[in-house]
Amino acid sequence: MRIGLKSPPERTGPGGGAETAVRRQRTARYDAKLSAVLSASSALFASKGYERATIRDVAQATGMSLAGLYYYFTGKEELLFLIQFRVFHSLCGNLREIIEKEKDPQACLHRMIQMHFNYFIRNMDDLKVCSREIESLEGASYQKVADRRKEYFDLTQSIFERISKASGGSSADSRLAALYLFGTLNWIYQWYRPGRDPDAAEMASQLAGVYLNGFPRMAE
Amino acid sequence: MRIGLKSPPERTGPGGGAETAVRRQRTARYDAKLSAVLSASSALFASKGYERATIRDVAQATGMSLAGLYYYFTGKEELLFLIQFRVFHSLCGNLREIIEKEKDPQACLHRMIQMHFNYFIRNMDDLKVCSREIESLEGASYQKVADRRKEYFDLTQSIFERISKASGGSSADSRLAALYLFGTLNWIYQWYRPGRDPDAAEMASQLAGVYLNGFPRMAE
DNA sequence: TTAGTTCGAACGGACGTTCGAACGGTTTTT
DNA sequence: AAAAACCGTTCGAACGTCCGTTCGAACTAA
Repeated sequence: MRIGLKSPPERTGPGGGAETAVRRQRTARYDAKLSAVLSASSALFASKGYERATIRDVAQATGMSLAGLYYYFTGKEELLFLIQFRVFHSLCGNLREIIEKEKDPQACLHRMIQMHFNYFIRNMDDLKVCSREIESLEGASYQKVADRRKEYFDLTQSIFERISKASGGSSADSRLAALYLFGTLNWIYQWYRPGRDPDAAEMASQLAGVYLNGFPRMAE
Repeated sequence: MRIGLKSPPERTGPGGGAETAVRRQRTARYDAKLSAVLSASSALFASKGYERATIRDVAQATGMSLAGLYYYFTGKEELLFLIQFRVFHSLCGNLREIIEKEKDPQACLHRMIQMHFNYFIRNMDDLKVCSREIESLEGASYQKVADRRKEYFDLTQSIFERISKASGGSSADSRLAALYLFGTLNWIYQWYRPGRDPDAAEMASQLAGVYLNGFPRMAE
């Protein structure tokens, strides 16, 4: 929305480090309230989009006053940054652990997909905000999230590379395959409805089936 | 952005029919200028997002005045509607023709994917706006686009159903497969860069390879 | 003249953010 | 024990800016 600063503040931005690190005390009270604010923001960004959702909406959703909110963050953009960064931080951690433990390449891909679906189902709002609002951040905060996203992507691509080597080193392009897979994963929020659609395990099996055997043998 | 109407207009909305149909004269001059406005809008929506892009941006890009623009559309939302509707109208037409002519199910999927990639490469801004701004329309205009989108989806799903039957009626879920494929197709705008990445034919072959044979045999 | 087209200027409202004051609990001083 | 000082927290009210849209007048080509 890019509007109205009473006087242009000389912030480094939400991802700039300094003021995000030096933040307020790490009391349990403070952390809990910030967490509640982020949770409400995530739900609002998911349902209305980042630009349409207003800080006034967040105030109403949390029961706090407009001005009172600013005690917990430096600006709207930081809310988006904190939501996105936390998601990719978790996803990278989970995926590293899977890659470390699962040595069979094909099973590894299956577990990666299943982990992602599980995380998605438990944090639908967060993942929707991560997929849909990729380009809503700018500058340093954008870069910090982009770096995490790249790490998640590289880890996934490495799985495809291992599959490729294990099955005789075909000419399959692991980068393209990973990009195709990410498209599918980042689009789920558009159509998935809990209850109507299969659960995480079933969805993961079907998708892994496509990538390992193709659609006609998807269910094998 | 949902703000500031001098006096709440009682429009039916961009997709409401009446005033979109009864529009101005169909002179070549008028059509050409509206087309130029839509083209500029599409580029702006693609690069800044629908909410962040302003009518003032469109005025600057087209060299027209702010007020002068409103001779060609009834409101910002109509710009988005016209862009999206036109895309899905074309895609549906193309896909119907392919399904009619190509009787081999697997080749049909390949041709569908190739058609989509070709259209994407020739209209990258439009397709980005269609993927990213799905939820930016409301009411009747949203519904009209959603109907077209559903038609495109149903046509695609029917291809998977034919593949499923042809290969012995496996238990593969054609709806899920189509949803997974759409995710990939709708995500390309996030990473595809002409010049760096393979051309449409190559991308289509690889993706069809995955869906027909799985990643390890992707390049066959 | 006439009808299609363009525009400068303004309206009314919504937005992100800030400011100074006040609150409430704890600690320090008297 | 009472008072004062302190500090993390909250808030009402406002600021300045930007937005989508409109109005009436002016232009232009036939």
